[in-house]
Amino acid sequence: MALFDLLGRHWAMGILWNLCEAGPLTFRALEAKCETITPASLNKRLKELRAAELVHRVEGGYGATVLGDRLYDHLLSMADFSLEWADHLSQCD
Amino acid sequence: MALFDLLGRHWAMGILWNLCEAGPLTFRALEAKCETITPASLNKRLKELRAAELVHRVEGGYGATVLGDRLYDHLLSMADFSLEWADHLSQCD
DNA sequence: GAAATCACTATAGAAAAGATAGCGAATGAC
DNA sequence: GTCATTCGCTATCTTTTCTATAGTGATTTC
Repeated sequence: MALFDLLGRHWAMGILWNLCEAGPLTFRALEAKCETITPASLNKRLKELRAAELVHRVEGGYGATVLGDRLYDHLLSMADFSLEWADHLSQCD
Repeated sequence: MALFDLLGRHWAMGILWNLCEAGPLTFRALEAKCETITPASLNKRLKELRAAELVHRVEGGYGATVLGDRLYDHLLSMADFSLEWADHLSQCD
């Protein structure tokens, strides 16, 4: 449940997603990727994700750890599911 | 991203988790399972999850839809990962 | 050495969540 | 029939979190 709690925080999954997808990103680049996030929130999430060893500082900004990458695999499979889900929803409306 | 947004809301994954694990539950039973949730939040999340067709009303309260169950599979595999993650964290500290 | 870019921090307002109490409807015992 | 219990919520108020916007000092660029 601790994992769900951490990932349930605003933009937590989005940050990990972007870091894994686009490789190491600077603070500013991440800020731009997560279009609606504010620097204060981004900084907070980064601190939490770093404390959780899912993200760490690398040359060129921030990057996912090995663990973060493994979690990303799960997010990927959830993203697959989300397409199916979107299909289903559009059929119902 | 819409899925991450929905599931990122407070207790959203926990609610789905409990519904899938414990079968149909009444509002009060769910409230008890999610120990720290308030009825106002629970009601809000339930409305969102129902709008997303992941949860629906059934005899005996609320239950997961077929789609919700499929999403639960992904949560399960994330829970597996979380054990690994917890191990890793405890080693570092 | 002035300008741009970096990673943030500060502050103020809006939105979400938490705590607690209570409502009307249905059920069941007496 | 009425009293108590359980049901699914709703209302109110406080606290926490997020957003918007501006700005800081440090480093790099020209």
